[in-house]
Amino acid sequence: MNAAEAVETIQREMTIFARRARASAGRMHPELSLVSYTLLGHLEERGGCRATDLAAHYALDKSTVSRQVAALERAGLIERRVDAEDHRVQVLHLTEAGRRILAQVTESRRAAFQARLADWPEQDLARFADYLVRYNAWAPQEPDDA
Amino acid sequence: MNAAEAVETIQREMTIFARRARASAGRMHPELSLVSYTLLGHLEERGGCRATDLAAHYALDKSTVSRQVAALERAGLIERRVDAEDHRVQVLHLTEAGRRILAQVTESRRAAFQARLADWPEQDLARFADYLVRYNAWAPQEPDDA
DNA sequence: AGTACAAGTTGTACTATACAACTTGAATCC
DNA sequence: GGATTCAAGTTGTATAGTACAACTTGTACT
Repeated sequence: MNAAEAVETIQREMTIFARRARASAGRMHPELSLVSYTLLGHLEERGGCRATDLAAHYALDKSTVSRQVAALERAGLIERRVDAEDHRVQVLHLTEAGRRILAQVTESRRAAFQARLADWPEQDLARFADYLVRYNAWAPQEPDDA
Repeated sequence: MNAAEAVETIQREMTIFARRARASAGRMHPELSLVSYTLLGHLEERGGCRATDLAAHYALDKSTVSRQVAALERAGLIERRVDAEDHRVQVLHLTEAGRRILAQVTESRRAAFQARLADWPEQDLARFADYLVRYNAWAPQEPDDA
């Protein structure tokens, strides 16, 4: 396989994956869409942040985030605390339920990936992980995947 | 990096990619969504096929395919020919315009991937391509990406 | 002929998304 | 210190992609 062929294969396979991923994620975890999952995960990592930060970080419109956040709050997975310094700002925090659901979906996703990759040699796993990191790290200023 | 860490990294990076891909594809190629592109590509490869085949192959509902096909026909990119043998069946074919647009988007996508992977050593490209194929080939009967 | 199945279409609904207009609060600038 | 400008969020509106269910039409099998 020469370089041009490899690039073509990467392109094709990434496209296949991209096309499938969201729908599949929804089917696997009806309780938490891929977006919600990502946002919750971010909140967990950071221990709370603003809606605007989420929008910026994930290249989403603030209205989109606003609605996602509203849904997550309605579901009782996060709560908003108005910032004492700046009353425009709402700092978002996971609730206990949010933390629980997040952990549960994380675990179920982990298990699915684990199963899928179970019989890969460790060296291949390490290389694949490394390639993906390198691939995604490209040009963060202009995301143009797929 | 041990196996568990590698699996976790793969999971995280695939998720990031999945979340970004569609929107980015849309922004890059407003004239052809990722789905349309995929369907057109399939038609090109096979030299025409039925809507049902597309649905089965891409795990889409037949109604979804029906509307996609309708849109592509409206845009003049494909045409339907009722099968002489079985009048229920419509065999879909690319039109000249469809072939042109497809080639154009393919080229622009190819260039984007090319640029992104330009400074990867050939061996890494080959391995990455191989890993992706292996990853996507898993359990075609139950797609559960991301 | 009659029943069962297959291909496609259409009605309906939902999710994710963006853009634009708006509200509310903070900060800056004469 | 009031007026202007900017930032955070919300809401209205629109679009794409998707699924499921109900339906139509055509084929095949008994």
